[in-house]
Amino acid sequence: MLDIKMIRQKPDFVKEKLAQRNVKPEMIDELLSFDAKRRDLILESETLKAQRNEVSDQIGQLKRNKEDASEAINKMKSVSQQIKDLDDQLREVEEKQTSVAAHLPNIPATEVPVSLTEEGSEELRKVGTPKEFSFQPKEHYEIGENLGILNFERAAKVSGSRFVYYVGDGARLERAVYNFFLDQNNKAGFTEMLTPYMVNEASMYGTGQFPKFKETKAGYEVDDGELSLIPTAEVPLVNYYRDEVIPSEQLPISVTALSPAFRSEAGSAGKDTKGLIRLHQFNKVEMVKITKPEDSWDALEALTHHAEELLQLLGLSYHVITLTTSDMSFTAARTNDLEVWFPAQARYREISSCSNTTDFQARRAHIQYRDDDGKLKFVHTLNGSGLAVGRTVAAILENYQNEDGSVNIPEVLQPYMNGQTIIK
RNA sequence: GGAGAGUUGGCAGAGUGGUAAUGCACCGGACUCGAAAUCCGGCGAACCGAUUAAUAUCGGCGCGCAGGUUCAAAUCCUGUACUCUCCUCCA
Repeated sequence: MLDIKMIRQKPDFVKEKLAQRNVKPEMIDELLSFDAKRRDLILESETLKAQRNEVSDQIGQLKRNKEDASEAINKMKSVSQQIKDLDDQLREVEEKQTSVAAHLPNIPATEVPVSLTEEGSEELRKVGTPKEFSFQPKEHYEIGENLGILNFERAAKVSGSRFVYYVGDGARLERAVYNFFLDQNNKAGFTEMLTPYMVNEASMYGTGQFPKFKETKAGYEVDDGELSLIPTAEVPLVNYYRDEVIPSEQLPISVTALSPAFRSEAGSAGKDTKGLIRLHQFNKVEMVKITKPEDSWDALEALTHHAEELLQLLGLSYHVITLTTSDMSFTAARTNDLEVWFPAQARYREISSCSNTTDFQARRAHIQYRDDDGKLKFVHTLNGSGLAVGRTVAAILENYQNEDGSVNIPEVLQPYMNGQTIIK
């Protein structure tokens, strides 16, 4: 949520910045006109309320003295009716204003590449060199199916498309990967959590999924819409602190959690229909940081570098890009994506997304801290995958495949596989 | 799923229709070389609005949340969330 006072003060700035994210400037004008109307109504209503409070006090006095108060009471009847009418109007305007405001994305940070499409992202660095093969490398799902460690057909029978069974060494490899990630995150100072996988509407709103997520049916709802399956552990991790004032000495907070992520993938029909890349349910180790405003940009750097380290330890080559203004998620002010090399497709694919949402989520979720002057301020929240587990498994299968169809296990994962060095 | 009880300020805790007691904590002052204790005074989150360069002042709101009744609601009515206890069920 953007600060309405800031929008009021700098409407042109907001229009310009949000235009970079495909938001029509008329939306800001509309918002401001609701805001002006709302404040007019508040002023009118509150003037009458002050009057009512005063007269009610007098009525109380008269009643206590056993005197007649019917004149004042009658007068107040019409005033109360006016207040009720004004408050009805006010509620209506407020709803409209909130509805517009809830659809405005975060203001992109200044150094974010401006583009109305995903084209134009900036490559920050390239690490490692794409692996050369002396044979034609296979796609990860082909390797997995051949080895009998991934089964998409059975998953389609049991659930539908975009689901998978990991079998035997496949399941063990997945488990090795996320245990490795969690251990590394612990080492880096993240507190491990296990969270609810179903969350209420307020939580989905707090982290900025709702209302858009609901409107585009991007997720899954259960219990008649009371609860949503989490699309990422970012939701329960950030909302853990919702409606709270965090003691400033506890900042920065770093938490991490493994969870399944549930996504309907509405609108991505035909994309990545095979394999582990795009599923309705996948495992992800998520990292969340909560910082004071002045620390969040350094924290984004650190978060990105930590995610990179995971790939480096796994011996996977990747590059880091900064997403364009319109390619970022709704809540982000800046997003660094890590894309890992997939040899069969000979291209980089997203495996982690690290974002600074500044105070955007904190405003929605009311997460504050008290600064040195004792004033309440909104924290900054950051999130990053560390990492997407399924895609990591896919990357390992492709990058560590041998010509005979077997797959070497990356050295750092071998301890997690009882010393096993190869899947064949 | 069923029955009951509860939810008031940072904490404890009164308040059954007249506009949130009191205590602790906190802030300021007095006393003191200083502190503690004591005394005096203040302070009730957050939020919203008006005036303001700002500090600030005034007003609204505010008793889990949302509605309703009333001139007036912490108090009455309806719905709902959460916590606790019991029953049922379950891992």
